[in-house]
Amino acid sequence: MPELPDVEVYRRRLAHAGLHRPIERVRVRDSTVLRGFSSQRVTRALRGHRLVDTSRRGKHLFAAMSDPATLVMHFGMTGVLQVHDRLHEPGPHERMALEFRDGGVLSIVDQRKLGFVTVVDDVTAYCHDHDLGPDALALGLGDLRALLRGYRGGVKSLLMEQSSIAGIGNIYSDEIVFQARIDPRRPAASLDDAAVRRLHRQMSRVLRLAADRGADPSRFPEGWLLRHRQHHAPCPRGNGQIQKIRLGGRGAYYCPACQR
DNA sequence: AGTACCACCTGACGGC
DNA sequence: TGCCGTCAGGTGGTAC
Repeated sequence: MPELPDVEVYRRRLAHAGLHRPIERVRVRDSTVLRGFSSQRVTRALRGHRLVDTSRRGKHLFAAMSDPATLVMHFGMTGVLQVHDRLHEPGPHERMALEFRDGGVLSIVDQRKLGFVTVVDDVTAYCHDHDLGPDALALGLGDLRALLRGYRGGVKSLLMEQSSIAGIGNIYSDEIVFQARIDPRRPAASLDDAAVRRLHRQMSRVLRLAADRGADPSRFPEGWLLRHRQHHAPCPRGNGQIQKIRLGGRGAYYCPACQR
């Protein structure tokens, strides 16, 4: 699940229900999510403090603490952030949880364990060290134009390049180029100005709309590719058949009739 | 610089 | 029913 819209949904959930609640206990149920950080260090940074502010950059979620530290969360392929008002029994894939003094629980569930949690002092330095580009929703038309011009690979590949644009993954890159009617393999530098504008408009529109609908595909418009992401499915625009191809080792879906 | 492949993990699915 | 290969919305390292 977790591309930009999903992580934005988690951020809003955290901002709405997880702030200013004193943390009484930290449950680390699978320390591999800490990627080498010790449970002691993370527990020390969190216990007795509160989360006071949220932010997001691409697929990374940050929660500033009431001391100088910041909690960093990444959700990999299957991570989910849940906030419960009352004590909640951990499910089988819960990796870590914060128990609030008021009895509520913030729980991180991640079946495949490709996500991680860490604590940092300096978010800006963290983003720099991890080569994280600007958030996709903060990218202006001129920024996107410059990135496209300077990139020698395909459009979809650039959209997924986290060091250039943070937040877009396999699913939403397919959706964005579908809505912009651009072939995913088309060389980025070959887009004319009209195509660059379509791509920029659809990038913002798709990501914002998806987040506003809770990143729940069943609530997405019928005309979205997301709802027809199957080899040989009819194109929701009625022009052709969806094709599945292999791009960078991953499945990419597109409509050869609409996307050029 | 861009791409291809592997690794990290778990689970679901189709074919035999 | 069981076994096997493949695939799944992420990222990092390596080797062209």
